[in-house]
Amino acid sequence: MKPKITLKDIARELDVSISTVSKALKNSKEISKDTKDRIKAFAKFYNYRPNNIALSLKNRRTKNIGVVIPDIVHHFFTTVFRGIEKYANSMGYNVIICISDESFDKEVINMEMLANGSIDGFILSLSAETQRKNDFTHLKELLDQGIPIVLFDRVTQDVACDKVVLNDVEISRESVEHFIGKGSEKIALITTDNYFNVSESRKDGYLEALKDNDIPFDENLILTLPHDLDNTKLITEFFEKNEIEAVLCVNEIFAVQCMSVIQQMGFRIPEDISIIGFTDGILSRFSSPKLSTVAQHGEKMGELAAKMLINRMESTEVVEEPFKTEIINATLIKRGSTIN
Amino acid sequence: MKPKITLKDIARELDVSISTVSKALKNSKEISKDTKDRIKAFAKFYNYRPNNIALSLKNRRTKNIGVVIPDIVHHFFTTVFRGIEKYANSMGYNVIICISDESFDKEVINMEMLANGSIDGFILSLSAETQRKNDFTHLKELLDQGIPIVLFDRVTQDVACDKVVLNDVEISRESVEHFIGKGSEKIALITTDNYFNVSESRKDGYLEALKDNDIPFDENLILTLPHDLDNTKLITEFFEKNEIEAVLCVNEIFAVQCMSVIQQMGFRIPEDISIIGFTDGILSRFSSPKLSTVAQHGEKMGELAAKMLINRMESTEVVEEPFKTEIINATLIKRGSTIN
DNA sequence: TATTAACACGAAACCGTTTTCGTAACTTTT
DNA sequence: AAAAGTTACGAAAACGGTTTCGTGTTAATA
Repeated sequence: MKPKITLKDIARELDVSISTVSKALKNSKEISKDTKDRIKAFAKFYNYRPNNIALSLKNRRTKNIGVVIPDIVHHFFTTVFRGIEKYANSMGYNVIICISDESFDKEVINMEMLANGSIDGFILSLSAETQRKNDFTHLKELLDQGIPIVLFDRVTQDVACDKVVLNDVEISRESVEHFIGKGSEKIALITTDNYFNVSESRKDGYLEALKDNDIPFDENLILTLPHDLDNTKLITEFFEKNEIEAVLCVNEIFAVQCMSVIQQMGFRIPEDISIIGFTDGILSRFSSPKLSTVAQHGEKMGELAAKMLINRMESTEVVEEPFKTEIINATLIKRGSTIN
Repeated sequence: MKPKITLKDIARELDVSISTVSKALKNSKEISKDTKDRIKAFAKFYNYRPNNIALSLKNRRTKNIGVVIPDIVHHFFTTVFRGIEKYANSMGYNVIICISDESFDKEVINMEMLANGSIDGFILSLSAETQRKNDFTHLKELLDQGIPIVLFDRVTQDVACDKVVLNDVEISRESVEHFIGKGSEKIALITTDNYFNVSESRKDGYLEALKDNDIPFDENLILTLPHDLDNTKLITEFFEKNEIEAVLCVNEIFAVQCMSVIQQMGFRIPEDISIIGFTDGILSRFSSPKLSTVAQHGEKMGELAAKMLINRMESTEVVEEPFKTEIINATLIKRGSTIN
């Protein structure tokens, strides 16, 4: 057991002052070569490393960034997080992660805990409950205290900060138009009411595409599902009641559930019904047929979010740069569940 | 913009000493009720919160724990992490996460970065490369410095510390015996050489089951696949060459790939071939038929790991408790891919 | 009334760094 | 030989807290 060694320890052992040790280790030219060599050798031998906490206190920056996401067992968030971690790490930052679990209170508590010095900035995606309540005072207060925040994916207009979002409207439109281009007119949308803004945008894109192509909108072709339950029954009913040629699902779980149901009902994919999902996760890649899907490029998104945050944190400009909203372009990956 | 307020600020404004403020806020009875009230009111008004970094420095504990895992986009690790986060948070700890990306160097560098004061203890699962190299000096050094470590899932005998593992051997045996109980004798194992100890254990269980039931071991019935590629060709060949009644796969990706291939070849699941996978993830739940699988109870594992770590960190015993290895009992979830 | 106890607070040390500034001891210049 | 300039180092403050100990004032006791 050899406990951590401090500057003070070195100073005592070598009979010099703490400042001398500090300077020597930073190669200051105030210190003679002899003394420097002695100190460096000693430090190396005892594997001296400066204490991060002391440095944080002194420098008033922790080199930690806080990431708050609604859920970790979720492909999209997971990939975003990986992007954040990679970039942050490459810039010498550590990442403290908190899961809000879609709960407003947890989001608030976690952020307040971290905000008292533990981190220099936040990257977050709003919890479902926060979006429902439309209460962003916790974010505003942190921004007020000078703590930078970058919002991604589930964002809000109500807080002024940097953001990274997906072009949800456009990619939905593009997806629906892909269906239309292949001759489909009865196009369904399977969505959720869980995280509002992104599903809303996706619906908007769906509607736009219909409108632009003079296809009348049929309310019955929209199915709203609760999240993460077994929706077999609802989906079956939906397809029994309606004659459908193509389906856009706002996530990959709905998409594979849907595929499985309609295959069970005797339809062929994509000959009878085409499907496109969101999130190019493991489900999409290993379903049969393979699911055509909207790749959200989560890793890129995370990387960009981290880059924006670190830029702002390290910026020395006197006048702060205006807040930016960056848009990540999703891409439609055409696989076996659509006619291509 | 209202910047964070410190004890010093309060002291100055209220014309008392810093120590008085500190004591007042901690409700010390050294301070008169009057003064306490004044100080508390002021502190509340300005939303005073003690600075975590300063506390960490003073108390020489950060209330942060470091989690190092090989991969985050992986259902099992993700659930373990969720368990860690939940328990840690409930105990007032934050979690700093580092992804080793299966690389030895990253594992070492990340841990050293964190070890200089940023965290009080580690929870980690060894990277593939670390296991391959069999080099654990970084862990031993940290333990030497008095930093507690809890290893989970991918562990090693070579370091003396707390561990949490799955009963891989037993659950594999149980799975294979389930096949045998349903009349299968030609039982295949699809495995990986990527993370040694767990796949080795799973193979051991497989072998034990065969032996106990007097089924001769046929080397050809073991297929070793590289990770995460499209293994369709290898799997197809494997099933063409061998007559197989049941397959145990060491992860769910292999299992669904396998299912898809053999369905393509015209076999019925589970009538012709039964399948069991490892990891009760999203793939298993949404495949058709639904995959019978070994649930690893990752969340429980994470929670237990966190509990062991925090226990040790907070223990005030003079003589340290001996290291423990806890075993999580996996359970076989029987779904549509097996005859039940 | 003198002594002691209780009360209410402040000074200072400490956690581990960095950094500014001061200075003793030489060396160089005039 | 006196003045000025270097060199090589140490003291101390600062980051933001906690905590021990000392002390002046008032209240209780002898």
